[in-house]
Amino acid sequence: MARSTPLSPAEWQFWDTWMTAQRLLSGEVDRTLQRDFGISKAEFSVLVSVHRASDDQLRVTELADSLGWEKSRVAHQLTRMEQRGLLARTESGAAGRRTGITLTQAGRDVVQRAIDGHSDTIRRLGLDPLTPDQAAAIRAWSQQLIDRLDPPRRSTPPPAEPEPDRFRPAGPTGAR
Amino acid sequence: MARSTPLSPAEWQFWDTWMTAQRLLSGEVDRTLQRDFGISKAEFSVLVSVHRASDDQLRVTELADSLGWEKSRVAHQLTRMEQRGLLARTESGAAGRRTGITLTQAGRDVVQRAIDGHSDTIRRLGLDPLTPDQAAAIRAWSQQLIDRLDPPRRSTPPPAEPEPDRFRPAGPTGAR
DNA sequence: GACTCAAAGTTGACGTGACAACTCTAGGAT
DNA sequence: ATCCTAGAGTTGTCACGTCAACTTTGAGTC
Repeated sequence: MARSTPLSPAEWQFWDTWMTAQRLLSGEVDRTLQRDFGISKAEFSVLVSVHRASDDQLRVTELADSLGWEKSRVAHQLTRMEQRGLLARTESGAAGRRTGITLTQAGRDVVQRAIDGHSDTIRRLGLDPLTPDQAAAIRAWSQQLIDRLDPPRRSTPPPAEPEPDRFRPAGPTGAR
Repeated sequence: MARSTPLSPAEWQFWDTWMTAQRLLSGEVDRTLQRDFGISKAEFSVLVSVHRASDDQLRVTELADSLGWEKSRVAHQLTRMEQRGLLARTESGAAGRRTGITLTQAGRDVVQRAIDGHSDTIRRLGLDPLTPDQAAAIRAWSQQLIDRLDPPRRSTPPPAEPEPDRFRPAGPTGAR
């Protein structure tokens, strides 16, 4: 906390370009999701997580862990989504707690459609313009950041499939 | 809007890793700024922009443009920062409008200290672990995203200097 | 059985961000 | 001079996210 060397123009340029790109990409993805399916990215994330755990018994803490969110954030989000009719909290434990989370029919409908649309958006905006080399470099760096900033957590959570093969964009990559 | 091919595990893996890394890095940068200097990233951005335009006559629209924010977001932010004593809105036009923005002494103090600390944080967390290849990949991708998503705007806004040289990530790091 | 305690979940307060509606002013056009 | 329109700035409303305080439940422990 005492080095105090301001960023060089090249460094600043890099940081600013990257942050701007992030902001634009994230905003565009959000806007597309909202326009096409009427849901926010946060709502989409919750819907997908609950949709995957299809035994209708997802607990708040599990949801929070899988999303990397805090409990309270999940609780607030669930309250809003319950009011919007996308999901319901179902009592399941003996005496009342341990509230399970279930999608309503509306929630199921929208998540089904949104998964495909969102995939297209991600590919179109984020993935298509990448060369394999660029993808490999970015993936390596991302993994480094995750390892450094969040060592306890999972390194690479499988999406939906049982992880049939290691991703293979360019050359062998080290396992976790 | 009708291709509907869900992301392959490899694609999803890439996207999720990238987004998680972004989230963790952004959160860590925010937290450091808050802990060390008591300001949010949004407040820091505003302070830096006003600090740079040191002729004390920055207008809201100029600020919004340079930050890539909406007018209303700037207005809300200025209101909060004014209440916190970081800056003041000074009437400058003839009849009352055209409110200029000036840093208070407190604002000047904090931004001076925060710029150095924030630079160190960015370098430590984001820049240091980058290899030249990774930096090149990210820069290229970011630039492509900006060109695609926001063609009208500036491609590479100069930070403060009159752009002494083109940035040069691989090889010797230029500049002072 | 009564006490204690930690985990699960909720709630409230507050800062943040997006969007739309509003006011005020300046500059024309007639 | 009057209208009218575009731009600047503000405000309200709502969704989002964090922090801290709170309640309830399920186990231990004596």
